[in-house]
Amino acid sequence: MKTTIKDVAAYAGFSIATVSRAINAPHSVNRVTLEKIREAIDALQFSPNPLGRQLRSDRTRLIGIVLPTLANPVFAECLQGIDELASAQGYRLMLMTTQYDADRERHAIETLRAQRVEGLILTVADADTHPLLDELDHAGLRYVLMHNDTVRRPAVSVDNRLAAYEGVRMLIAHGHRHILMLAGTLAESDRARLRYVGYSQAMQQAGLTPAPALEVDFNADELAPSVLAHLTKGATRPTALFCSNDLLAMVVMRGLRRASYSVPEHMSILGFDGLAVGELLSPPLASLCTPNREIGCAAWQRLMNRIEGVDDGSSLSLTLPHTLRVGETVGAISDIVGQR
Amino acid sequence: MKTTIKDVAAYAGFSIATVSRAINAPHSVNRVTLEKIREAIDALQFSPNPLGRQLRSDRTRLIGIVLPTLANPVFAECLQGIDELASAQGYRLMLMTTQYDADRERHAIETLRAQRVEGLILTVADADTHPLLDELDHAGLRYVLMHNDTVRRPAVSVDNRLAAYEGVRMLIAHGHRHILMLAGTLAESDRARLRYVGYSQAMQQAGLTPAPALEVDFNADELAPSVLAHLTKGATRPTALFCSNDLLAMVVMRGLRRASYSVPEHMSILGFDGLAVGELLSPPLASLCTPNREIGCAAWQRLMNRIEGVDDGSSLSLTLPHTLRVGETVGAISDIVGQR
DNA sequence: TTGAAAGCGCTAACAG
DNA sequence: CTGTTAGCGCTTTCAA
Repeated sequence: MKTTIKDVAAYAGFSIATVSRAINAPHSVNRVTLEKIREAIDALQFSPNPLGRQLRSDRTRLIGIVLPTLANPVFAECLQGIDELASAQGYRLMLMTTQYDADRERHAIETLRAQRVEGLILTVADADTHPLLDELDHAGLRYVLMHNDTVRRPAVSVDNRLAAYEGVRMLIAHGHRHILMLAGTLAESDRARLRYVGYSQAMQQAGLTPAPALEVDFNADELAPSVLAHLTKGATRPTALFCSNDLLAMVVMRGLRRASYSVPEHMSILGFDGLAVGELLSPPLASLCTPNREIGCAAWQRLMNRIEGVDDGSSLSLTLPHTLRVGETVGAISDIVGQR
Repeated sequence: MKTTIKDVAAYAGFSIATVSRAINAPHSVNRVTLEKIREAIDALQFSPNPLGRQLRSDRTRLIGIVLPTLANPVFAECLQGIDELASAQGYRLMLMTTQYDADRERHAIETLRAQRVEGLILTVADADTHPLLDELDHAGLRYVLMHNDTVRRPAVSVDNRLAAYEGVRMLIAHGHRHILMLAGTLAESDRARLRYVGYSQAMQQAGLTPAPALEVDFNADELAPSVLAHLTKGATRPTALFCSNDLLAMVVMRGLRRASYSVPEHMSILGFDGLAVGELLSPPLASLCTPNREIGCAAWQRLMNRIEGVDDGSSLSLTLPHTLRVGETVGAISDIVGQR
């Protein structure tokens, strides 16, 4: 694509300024002039180079997206929501993933800033303690967090504490008293922490003792023997597991099954995220569902409001409703088969 | 970020040309000068505006990615592979999704071209008959296809025909004679077509009659009754299903289960894609696995070769090996329980 | 080794 | 309504 606005101007017999106007403010141009210029544009297959425009007008219509990973459908779904609105509104997305790595988070944000994105939508490990975000605030670069559960920054998420609380209450209502929370190895995210708080509160309120969260590497192919032992041995073995995310829940389910424990007969399982594939499992996974697509859309809306100055003055963080998908992986304690 | 190269030049006491050299060709600058300029850059927190650079030097280091959807992990995984290499090599990715819609494919490609991406990695519905790709060839914009199975254009994929052929042979080896192929509603992709060819060849070679592919809407929550009837009624009801992708296979499995058909006792199922979640199902889904991440990486490599002129002269399309994941959803015909 | 100056493609005053 | 002109931030001759 080598044709520039100059070529069009020459071809149409007008100045480049008029061509520019014909493109950006057609009403301010004489009808016949406009017509001629449009013909020229067609004939030359001209498409304005955004770089020139961006450089000059300081508007890139570029939004940076920073996500931990696309391997977890949670984020892929958010991105779907964002992409839908963005392309409808003429913005382009620049994507970087971080694998939850702090260095990569930093690198991504810096790269995107250097590229002059007009705003950022991101999910970081821990929003409250993130120095880069303060920097962004300070530099005046607009951003909105997704899934990060904090009141200190602009964020869209569910109420992780409450969702976990309700989920665990449900387990308790099914008669479970020994309920263990399982967390991924990257347990130190704001939301994981809040989910643990919700778990603890539900337990305590029922007069039960919350146990420390058990860390499980859910990238491993098999459940570690020590973990399996923890889940299945001893007088106080748990009868229900609250997993901090669905991927983890699914891996645990498979691990238990391979060890000949069946769900929910021997063990009840509750996940978090509400992945669509969870419903396709057998039995379908019970889970706390987050509206991922909507979270993406809402994050976009808020970012646009901030960029376009429609600062609605609403509180920083937006909490979207979660839902409890009942599934079939949670059974009543009375149905539980004794330890094998 | 308002500081420009001018500010740095003023601060360091040199011309902007020298600052530019200090950044882009440090060896051509006096050591002490370089030092001073670097200090200035640090002090001012200067980061060069890529727009200026890009406009001037006609290199954007931007790559456009066009994918049907992120809802299917197949594409999310490819993107992971691409992102890994891209960010390591200092390229940025601009992402657009199309939902398999031709208009959106066109729009995405045009937007990305206008943005002056240096290359394109895409997955389209049908590569051979795609007029836009000819246009790209003609315009000299480099691109590489992913998953599109064609020899006419630069592409990275598996041998879809062969993979399907092998999969169906395996079903036949298990004693199945009534094997039906199920396809999504967007059956008219090059790869879906080739998978059907593979299915047909395997059938014919075994002296069996291939049936027309049955279209199934796998976005629906339930299997349509007509489909279910097709799968379960009649003397010639299939004993095995070859599904053109894993998502479809999973939905069908659920549908059968809800209708009280069990897999593989009543029906064997073979998928295509090898989604990681398929292994977490119970029983684990048998599938033809495509190396998605590797496909993404390979596509990137080829694109880079083309962009950087290392045209290795190798044939246009690259075929990566697929694997057959045995799973447990395929049973021998002798185990099949009669129609209920 | 460094600087002056031109210009990438475009927009936005300011005149006319 | 249209043209002239001056940059946006940067790289790159060409001289010095």
